[in-house]
Amino acid sequence: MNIATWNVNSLKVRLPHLLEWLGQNQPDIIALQETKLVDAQFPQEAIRDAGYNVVFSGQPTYNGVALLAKHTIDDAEMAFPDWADPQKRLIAATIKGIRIINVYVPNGAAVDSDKYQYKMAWLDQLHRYTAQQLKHHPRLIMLGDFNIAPKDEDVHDPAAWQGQVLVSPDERKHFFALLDLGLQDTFRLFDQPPKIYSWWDYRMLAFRRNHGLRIDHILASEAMAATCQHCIIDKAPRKQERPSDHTPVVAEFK
DNA sequence: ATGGCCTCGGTTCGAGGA
Repeated sequence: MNIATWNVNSLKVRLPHLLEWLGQNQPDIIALQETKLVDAQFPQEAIRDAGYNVVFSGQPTYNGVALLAKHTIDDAEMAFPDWADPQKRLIAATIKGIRIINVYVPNGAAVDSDKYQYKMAWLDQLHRYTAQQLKHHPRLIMLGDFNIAPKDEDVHDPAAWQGQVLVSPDERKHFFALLDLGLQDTFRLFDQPPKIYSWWDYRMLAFRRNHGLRIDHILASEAMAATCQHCIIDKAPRKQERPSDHTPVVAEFK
């Protein structure tokens, strides 16, 4: 079973890219972030025609998440159950007995900003929610755009980025607190080449120079990690015309 | 990384992303 995540940075613009990638890769499940569509404009038919069931939670202009699966999607939750968040950044559902939690963690703007405080509060809620979900769902996958590069090896130039948003110690503490609940970073379960990233700035020829960060992740509970066969980051879509600035991450499970 | 782009909404510029 292949499970993928991709921040598409506007599903309206990237629908052709998505359909092409689904056709070529046929993941069983894919989590999307930054759909940037209100629900009335979500391209349900095109996705169903591609062979996927879908649930989504969108808003005007910003954010928006969706879960696509070849199998039935049950017990969908469109937000944290007990914390009112005006931004659509979380969608969870059960697919083939696996609890799938798709997250679009806030960017945080800059470490001294209100948006950073919101990111910290959001990560607190995510920790709480994850602890509760793990009690009921030993088979659990949490994936998406975490907007956190966990370690310096996930950053093209750690010295230049030191202390900045996406790599700051407090953000990393939140990331490892999720792992401490019993989740594993599937990408790091395996030997990987150095300098593998999932996002590159549109500016400064960052992709060509491989000036990237690894901020999109697939985390697996112990029971799921034990069946994980590999985890790869697929750079191919980033080379296309009009690409998303993120690229898909895929993990295979037995 | 001095900055450099892309998307959206709504009118050709500001907000937000990362």
